[in-house]
Amino acid sequence: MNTLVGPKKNHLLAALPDPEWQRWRSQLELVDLPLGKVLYESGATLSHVYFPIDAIVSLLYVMENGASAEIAMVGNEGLVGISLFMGGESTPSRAVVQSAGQGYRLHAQTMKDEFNRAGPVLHLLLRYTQALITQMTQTAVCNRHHTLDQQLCRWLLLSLDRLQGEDLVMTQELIANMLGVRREGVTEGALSLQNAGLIRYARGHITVLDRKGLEARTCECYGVVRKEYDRLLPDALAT
Amino acid sequence: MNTLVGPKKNHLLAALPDPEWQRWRSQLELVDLPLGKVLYESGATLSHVYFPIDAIVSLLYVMENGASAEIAMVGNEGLVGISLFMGGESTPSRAVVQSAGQGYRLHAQTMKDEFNRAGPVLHLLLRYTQALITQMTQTAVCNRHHTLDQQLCRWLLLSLDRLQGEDLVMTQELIANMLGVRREGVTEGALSLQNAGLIRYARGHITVLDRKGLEARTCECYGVVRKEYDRLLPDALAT
DNA sequence: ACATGTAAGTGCGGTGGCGAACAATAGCGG
DNA sequence: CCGCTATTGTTCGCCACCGCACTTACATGT
Repeated sequence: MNTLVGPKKNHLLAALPDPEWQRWRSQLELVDLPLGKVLYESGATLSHVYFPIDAIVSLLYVMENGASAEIAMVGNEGLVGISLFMGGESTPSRAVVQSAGQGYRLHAQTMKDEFNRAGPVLHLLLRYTQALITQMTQTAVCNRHHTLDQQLCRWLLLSLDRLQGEDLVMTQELIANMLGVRREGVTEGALSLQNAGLIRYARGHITVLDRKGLEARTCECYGVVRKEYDRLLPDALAT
Repeated sequence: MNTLVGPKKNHLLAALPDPEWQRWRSQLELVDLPLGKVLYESGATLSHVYFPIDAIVSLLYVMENGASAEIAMVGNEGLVGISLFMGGESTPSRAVVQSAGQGYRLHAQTMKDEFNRAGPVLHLLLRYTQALITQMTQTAVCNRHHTLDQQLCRWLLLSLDRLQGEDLVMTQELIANMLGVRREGVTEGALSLQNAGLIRYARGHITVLDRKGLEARTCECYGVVRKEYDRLLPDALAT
């Protein structure tokens, strides 16, 4: 039984002081997070918070006409459901599994109780929240000023940081939904990255060949986000 | 001496329970917030948090090449400097006074101490932070999907909500910097709004003639943000 | 009254991304 | 092995917005 070892792969859980960890371990529930699963819906009250292990969850806003835009992504560096302890209980956005995997979850009330102890858990979660805010703001900036190509690089790098290895299971259609652009635009961008030898891809499977190359092609937004995560949550991101 | 009456014009201060209010009142310092004043700089440690009374402060990200984009705006419904209690001490963005006025400020350490009492202040500030997050995410969405005209309406409405009256002191150049677009684009948009009889403007002075008309022209983003503020902070916005 | 600076209006070529329609290819289930 | 569906590739016209250059108009101080 690895309820003992698994959770530590989530960096927030790993950062818990021992007393908290002892309290939490029996409450954490390992769940599958299949591609496309909706962890919470816009406006809905949350029943759990999720700590991804090897999955990536996208926070995305779906417009009235059905178009969407990713606000931020969460992997094993964070948790899904901050509105629970922020006090709002819900948000206007939706949380969808963007890369399948597993995660641990905690009941809403348990999470709130732990948060309200106002100890190290509170400060850890708030620091994480600030990092998440930075990701959201850079998304706004990037949407305003940068080209699709740059955003694609940023997105691939952010995803890569949240997974082990250099492989992503991702169709271009899905990426387009996340970036809020046309699928054709992603095809073009991906083609040029492949022609430049930075990635290789085929039918929903992308391999990053030259990470440095992607970093050189992307905009400053990626670096800003990355630095904030490193600053606020030391050792949170693997690579 | 109206240290007694003034602060209540900021809705967060007004929402303080009496015990907190009694502690704070002697610590609050009334300060002028002239147009263009920088309350904090990207990456800098905050010395105070600010509670605007009749000023509007923009949180904006300035890119390496000097271009900028507004992330969110703060008026008398909120406070400037959330990273102080979120634990990061700084953010990659800058806070600039976008509409002159006054505000109260509190020393950083005082703010942190009050927050760490983990009582109603903490929950109030976190609910406000969640509302602010919503504004940021809608900014991202709006930047992605909506036209300059729609964004201009949204921006005017958000500003209007944070001021008393229907007059804004605002050059088109300034608005362009906030929206992260060309000044000419704002000129065009403002012209069409004026021709439609929704606003009147001249040399840095804008009067809104038909608020409903603006609401009809803007995108869903304004409504989403407005609803979240109302939900999370009842009675926070005047109009 | 005049000079100076700030604010706003206009025109023009360039381009990134949109919308729509369609083709080609590869994997999968039967 | 066959047919279906998912995935990716390609094209074409279009439009919003950009970058740049320039003009017009107003406002203020001396």
